[in-house]
Amino acid sequence: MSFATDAIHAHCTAQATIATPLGPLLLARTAHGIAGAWFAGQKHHPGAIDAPQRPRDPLLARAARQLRDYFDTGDEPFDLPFDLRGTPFQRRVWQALLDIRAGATCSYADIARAIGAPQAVRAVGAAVARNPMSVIVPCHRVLGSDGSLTGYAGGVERKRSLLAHEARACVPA
Amino acid sequence: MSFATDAIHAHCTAQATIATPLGPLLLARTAHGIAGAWFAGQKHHPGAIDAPQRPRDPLLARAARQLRDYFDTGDEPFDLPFDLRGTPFQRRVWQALLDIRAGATCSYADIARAIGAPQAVRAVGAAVARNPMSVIVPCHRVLGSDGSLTGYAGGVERKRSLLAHEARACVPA
DNA sequence: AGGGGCATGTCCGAAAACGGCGAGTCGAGC
DNA sequence: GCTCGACTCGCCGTTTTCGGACATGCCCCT
Repeated sequence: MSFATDAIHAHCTAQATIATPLGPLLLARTAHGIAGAWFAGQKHHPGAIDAPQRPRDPLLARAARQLRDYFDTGDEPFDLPFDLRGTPFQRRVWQALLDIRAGATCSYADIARAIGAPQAVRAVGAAVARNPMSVIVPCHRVLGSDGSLTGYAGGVERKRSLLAHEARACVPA
Repeated sequence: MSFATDAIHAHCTAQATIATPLGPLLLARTAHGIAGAWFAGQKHHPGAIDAPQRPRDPLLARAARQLRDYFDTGDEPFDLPFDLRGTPFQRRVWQALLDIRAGATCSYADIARAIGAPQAVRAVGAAVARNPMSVIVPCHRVLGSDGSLTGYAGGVERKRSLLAHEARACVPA
């Protein structure tokens, strides 16, 4: 289990699994905000995942609602308090991911430039891979410079689905 | 900083420094019980230590009272909830230490036998050295097989003092 | 076009080093 | 003989260290 995942789990005050079109998603929160969202069976997973169930915790319920909206309409921006736990470098990367609008994509090099570490492209890849909040922190919008899907902790198939979903929703005209 | 000390500090809900005949002692507690007691300047120390002050927390105050009694009378057994954080092996060792009565001593090999790992003598030494609760968990009662003091995280001088104090108190007749 | 090298932060596994030991050996001194 | 020290070596959990491997992309060279 990774450092980040550990840190989250240690401070987690509530968690709940919800159902999505792409399979069960485990949500976790701390005292300060949403801290994690992992697909069942994805890489860097915090542990076992229960059967989907309506979250009892208010904040988790709110997140679940926004996720449902997202999977419905496709471009719903998330309005939630976050508690991103990781190294300073990782937080910079994850923060940068939040600036990619739905329907848009960018490259790992773009992110590296955005955080002022243009040479740390590869490190950015590693950090993106450890994104603790699938879907909500849109790491799926990061592609290789040549447009290839490269990878996704939840499986490339899910990445493709999310991008297709957003493309459909954001260019309806 | 060691693993155990880290784990304690992370879950610590209150702490307070008290004065003892052997110098300031930092007490720490978690939600489940007393978790640490370190002399100022000792090895494997969790961090900075404030000036002694009467503890506000009820449990810490209770511990402080029992410590005062101990330094007064010498053979006061401690009656407190503990929250010993460490590896399984370390906990076995520390638990075994609690069985040594005041005034008595034993060897590292004795402890090794007691926990059913007669060959892990040296590992026992390492575990004893990381005892998170000076005085309360009486690691000072463990000597070399030949009776030598060997070592003490708070300094051998303190070890000698504690043993002398207990010898005085327990064989008064 | 295609291949190799390099930059970069973090994690993970393996391996080595490190002790609050103790038993056994070997001489030196009495 | 016997004792006592100094030395060596095995013991084992924990900590530290180290070497790759990564969700990349650019440059340079054939």
